[in-house]
Formats: sequence, structure tokens, C-alpha cells
Amino acid sequence: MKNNDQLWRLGGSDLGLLVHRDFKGLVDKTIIIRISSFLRKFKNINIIDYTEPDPLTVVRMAKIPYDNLGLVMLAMLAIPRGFVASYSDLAELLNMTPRLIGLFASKNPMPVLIPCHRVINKDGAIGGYSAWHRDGRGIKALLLSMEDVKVNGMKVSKDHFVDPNELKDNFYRIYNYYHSLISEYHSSEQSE
DNA sequence: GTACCGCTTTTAT
DNA sequence: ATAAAAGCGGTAC
Repeated sequence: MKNNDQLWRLGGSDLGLLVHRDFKGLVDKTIIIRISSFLRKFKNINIIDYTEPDPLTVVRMAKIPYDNLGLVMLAMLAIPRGFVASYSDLAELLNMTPRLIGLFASKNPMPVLIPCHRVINKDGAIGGYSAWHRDGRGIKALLLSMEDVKVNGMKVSKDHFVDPNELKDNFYRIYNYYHSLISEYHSSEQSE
């Protein structure tokens, strides 16, 4: 916990998101914590109620790497709140394999802000979640139910899956915006 | 270079 | 229901 970190409360629950920013003010890391136990250690912390920013805002405020992990993160941002996509949906979109998507998901440096909890198994099973020390699947299910995705017996019904074409459209919109920011950055660097 | 890993999926018992 | 192989970019050696 650094002095410039923020704590966001998720959906009025006891779950919080610790948000770390780099020297430029870009978010580069988030950690999920339990607020009640966290406050026992750290006093006088300002808690902000979290409302989800739209994907383009996240692209602007977060540090998304220019590599395959970054692509997977952008694809996750393309899944709207209240929906899920399967590992194989993302794999098809990005020409990867489902297991590779899972591997990158496990490397997601900013859980919740980059909604890797919305990626689940093709058969509706909730899939893994490592952004929590244990019972990661429980936290994943909780995050999903907070955004009105019904989880019954660790399974999500088919009607919560985002339409692949919509996923694709969202992804390209987000990717183009991301790319325009990158080019902007490079051109401003050259002109200095 | 090689070997192993992981938030899966598919196929075969 | 459970087991195993395929799959592939990263990472570590």
C-alpha cells in the first residue's frame, strides 16, 4: 500500500480493489482484497465506490502492453458487463488457442479493471481464477453475480454468452482506439 | 536450443 | 465421470 494507491469498493460488497498507478498516473496494477480485514492493518484510507468505466476510458487510464498479453486484455474489455465469453471465443478472435488465453488471463496485471472474470469455459463452467490467494473460483462467481450474471452450481447459462460478432466489433473499436493512442504517443515523442 | 507450464477443449475410456 | 493428449507463447535454464 503506497500513499498514492486508491481503494475502490466493489458493488457495495466487502470486496475492494487496490489500484496502483505509475509515475505518469497510469494504472499498472490492481489487487483484490477484503476491505474489512484490510482496514485492520491500514487506517485512514479513503474508500471510493467503484463504478465501471467504459472500455475506451480503461484503455486511456491503464497501461496496456503492446504485445500478445495486451491483445488479450483488449479482447477482455470487449466483453460487455453482464455477459461472458469462453476461452475459445477469445482464442478464435485472436488466432490463439483456448489454453493460451487461459495462460494470458492468469498473467492479467489488473483484475476487475480488465475483466478477466468474464472469460469462462465453453460449457458454461466457471473456469479458473488465480487473482485471489485461494478459492479463486468463488471470487470469480461473486464478481459475476455482482454484475447480474447468474451463477448456479458454478455454471453460467448459455444466454449470458456475448454474440461473437458483437465481441469482434467491440474488440476492433477498442483496438483501433488503443492504436491511435500509441501512434499519438510516438508522434509526440518525435516532435520533442 | 530445450523443456516445462497454464484461469482449456476434445476425444476416448 | 474421469483421463489424456493436443495446443502454443512465455519463461527459465
